[in-house]
Amino acid sequence: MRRDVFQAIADPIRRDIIELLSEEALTVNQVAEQFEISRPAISKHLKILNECGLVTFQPSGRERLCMIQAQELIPAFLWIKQYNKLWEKRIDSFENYIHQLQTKYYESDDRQNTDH
Amino acid sequence: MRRDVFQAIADPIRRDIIELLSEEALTVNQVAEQFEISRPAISKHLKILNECGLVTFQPSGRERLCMIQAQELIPAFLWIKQYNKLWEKRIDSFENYIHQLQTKYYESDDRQNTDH
DNA sequence: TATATATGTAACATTTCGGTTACGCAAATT
DNA sequence: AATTTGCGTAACCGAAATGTTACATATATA
Repeated sequence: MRRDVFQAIADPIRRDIIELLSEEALTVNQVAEQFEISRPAISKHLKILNECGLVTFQPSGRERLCMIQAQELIPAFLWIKQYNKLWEKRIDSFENYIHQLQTKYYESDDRQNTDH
Repeated sequence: MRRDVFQAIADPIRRDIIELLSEEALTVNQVAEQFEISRPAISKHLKILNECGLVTFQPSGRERLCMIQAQELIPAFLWIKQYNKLWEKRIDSFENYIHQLQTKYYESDDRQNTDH
């Protein structure tokens, strides 16, 4: 099955794994320790991350060191980046908006914009 | 249900819808015409995009004009962007790599890096 | 007013996802 | 040699995703 980076980063646990591994390479168990779900579940997430190239493994004895391959994020980065022209149009100050995000980001709101 | 932008853009059809709407606002039917799947399926995709704020609707008579809200991509953009330090470390020429991507991007390869 | 059109949604089927437990096996340790 | 450890995977499960068809409804048109 051909995995896709967009699908890989859609899962919040996989994003957390990426964040962890961006700090340092870790063995599978070291990754699993950071989460509440079972080790096999983490193994599956790592497999998915590996299938789209975002994580590679360096076997060392019975352990496997998991390493992030951040360059695999570039296609997703570029896809999103092409829309910055659009969002910059509507936001007077981009820097200011980012600052707002950092504080208001997770508030709930009603996005629905229609009448019925 | 609280939708999340990462999950919204995980689906290739929804990414295509975003690309379409980034060119111009379209009615629901005009969007649906561009795809092989049924109109109700497109309606659902639009609903998901609306739930995370990426698309809003402007009703006009019995039609609804779908409009992209590109600024909702910013959180995803920033999340990915934080890893550019990592990927720039390993790529001598970033510009050159992008150029390679444009030609070699979709080739299949074997990502598996282990022995067993 | 009767009909056509644009659209949402319910009901349903199928597939995929994300988790679990149980187990197997190779490598390390005792 | 026996045991422990690290890890993959199979079998299974429930929930979520993604599509379909059928139908409801409001608006536009003849």
